[in-house]
Amino acid sequence: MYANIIIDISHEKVDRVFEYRIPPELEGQVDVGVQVWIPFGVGDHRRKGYVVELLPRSLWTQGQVKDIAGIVAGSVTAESRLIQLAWWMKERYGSTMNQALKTVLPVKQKVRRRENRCLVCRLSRGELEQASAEAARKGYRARQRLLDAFLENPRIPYDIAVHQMHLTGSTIKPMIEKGQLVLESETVFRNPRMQGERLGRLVDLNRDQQAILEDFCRRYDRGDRQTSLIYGITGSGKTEVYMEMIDHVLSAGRQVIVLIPEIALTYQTVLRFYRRFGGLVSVVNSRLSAGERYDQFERARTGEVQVMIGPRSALFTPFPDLGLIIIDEEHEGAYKSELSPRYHARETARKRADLSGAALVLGSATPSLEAYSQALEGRIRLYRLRERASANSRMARVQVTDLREELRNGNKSIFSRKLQEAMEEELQAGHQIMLFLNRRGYSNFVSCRSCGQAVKCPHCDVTLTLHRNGRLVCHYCGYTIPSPRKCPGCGSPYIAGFGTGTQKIEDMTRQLFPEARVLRMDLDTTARKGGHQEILSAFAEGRADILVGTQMIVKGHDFPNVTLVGILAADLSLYSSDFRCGERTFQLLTQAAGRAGRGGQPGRVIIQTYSPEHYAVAAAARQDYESFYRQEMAYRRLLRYPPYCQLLSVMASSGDEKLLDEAMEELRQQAAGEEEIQIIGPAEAPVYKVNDIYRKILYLKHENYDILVRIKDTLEQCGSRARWSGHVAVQYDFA
DNA sequence: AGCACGCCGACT
DNA sequence: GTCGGCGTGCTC
Repeated sequence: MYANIIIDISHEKVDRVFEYRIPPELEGQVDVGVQVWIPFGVGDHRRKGYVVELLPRSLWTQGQVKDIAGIVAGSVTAESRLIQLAWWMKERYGSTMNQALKTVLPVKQKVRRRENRCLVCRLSRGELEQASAEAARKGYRARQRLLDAFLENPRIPYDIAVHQMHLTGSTIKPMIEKGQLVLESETVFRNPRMQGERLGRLVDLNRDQQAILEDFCRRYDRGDRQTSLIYGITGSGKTEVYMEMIDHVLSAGRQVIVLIPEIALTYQTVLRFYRRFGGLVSVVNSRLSAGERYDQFERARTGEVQVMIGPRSALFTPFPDLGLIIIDEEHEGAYKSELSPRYHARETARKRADLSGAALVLGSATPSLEAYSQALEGRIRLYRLRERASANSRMARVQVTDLREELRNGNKSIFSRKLQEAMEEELQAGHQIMLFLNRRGYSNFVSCRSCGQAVKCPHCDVTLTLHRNGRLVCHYCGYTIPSPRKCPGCGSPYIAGFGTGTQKIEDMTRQLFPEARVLRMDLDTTARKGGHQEILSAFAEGRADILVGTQMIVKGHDFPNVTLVGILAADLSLYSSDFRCGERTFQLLTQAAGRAGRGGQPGRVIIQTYSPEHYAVAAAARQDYESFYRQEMAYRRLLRYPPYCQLLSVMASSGDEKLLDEAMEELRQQAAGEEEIQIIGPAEAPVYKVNDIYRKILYLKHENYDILVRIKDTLEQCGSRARWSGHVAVQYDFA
């Protein structure tokens, strides 16, 4: 037997594995994740390494491969478990081991940043000048560079010396030996940790919350590690339950990971955790640099931090004794990675929990069909929270208005009569309003009234969106031009914007209610760092009456003074080509509706739609998850979609349409050879051309996940041998 | 990271 | 010719 091993050196070379032979006396003891001693490099230096993969035969010619020297005693570290997890991800999602390792151990790449190493000059000014002159005379250019730099500043960070001044160890080391300089190093953490006292329980739990907590703790102490799902309506106080669960696990001496969708990771939420657990809590987000994130993970490894909160990548926090993983808003699409390995945090968390003997808790007001169906089957323990936690807050009243009828009655505005009236009333009463539209920009597209052509992006298969600054923007590739005055097709001057985006809503609102203070929140207004927080706190502090925005305004924010939520076009997400569009629409509408009436006053929600009869819209209006669940499951069963069937999407992309067609046909035929497989396509991707690259999709369905994985391997092999290999990129994604 | 190798200018 | 600094590439 042989093994692929990564070297545990503090350098960015983890992306390479080295093959070693497993000597007979170690056979059976070596497995993925085990830490071993290996001879490395010319001097056969003894180093620690992690076994990453077992191989039945050597991929190298005999004589090149060395033997593993031994097993590191007591070596079940956080890393070993993460490497085992990477192995599982590679198998489950079909990525390379390298990609999986980089996802799971991203920190290793920047390890050298851990130490702040500094070169300190030991020579006086006179000696320096003398040495520099001598180096110049002898033509020691590298040495001279360094000496001259010392004239300016006696301390030079090692990083700068190596990367900007292009010096290497072979210049620096002899100078240290001669006593001309010393290398100082100190370990520094970049962002100081939040200091704070850990407080006790902040609020008392109600009876339902208490019951869930007690059952969870009892099961936890028994060693029962079945997944739990907390299905609690918006505002029912799931977070309080999480905190007590965390407290229970912490007192058992184990650590906790809390996953939150990035968009919902607001200052409010984080502050609540800080108040409860003080400095034991750390937060990661995608804005942190790789080095900063490494620092956070290092604190977790040493036990300084015991609760990690963050988006899906926080799942790989190297806690030594992980006891609990919580996934809040479990249904969120953001838990699925878009990069290879295209893992789902829910499934990967279950595996990570299994490897560490930890519990997994999911929470949602609108559980994913995957989670809820498992709960009904009894494979997941189901907990319900049916009431809002604070006594004076009730669920909002939801009304649906039919935009087709409005049109028939001669109302061409974006606001239905009912919504307008409601807005007037609430503004009079001094309450706040949220208006939600899932499309940014001003107008959806600009088209010509003479020839009917819409202005399209020259690189992508989409129409350009008109923004208020008078420019047309492609939301796929960022291409932008000034809005033309004449139709590019026929030259007619009669061109105008159609459709509505958040910018236009903002303008229309201002026109209709000139005295109201309006704020807008979407990708364009929050691009700046901190823009997000600025807008939210302005609205929270009552410095605006109306907040207009895309879906980022509906996630997890608590504005007690909001009594009216207007959903301007519920249909926007309803008719996309994704089989989950019904589920997404229902979730979005429910979340948005949950924003109203969180304080004392009763809230109301007005949903505007062209399809009031659609079951996702109707169920959301009734706030009836169960009914939505039944109808959506029936639809999934009928069309053989997950969770009834497993789905593999194969997307090929190329700048050359002919080669793309050829590749797709070959892949389809290859897949068709398998028994009982259902193939859909090939069809053009929803947006066929992006950035001048054409994209086509093939869907493969099978009840058995393992068979799909096998087919994926076959297709991959077929792809690497094909004529179009290298010209057509193929991506595999398990839905 | 740490080491060897090969290139190139300086000095005997 | 030889010596030694310096940059590059490799480590199973």
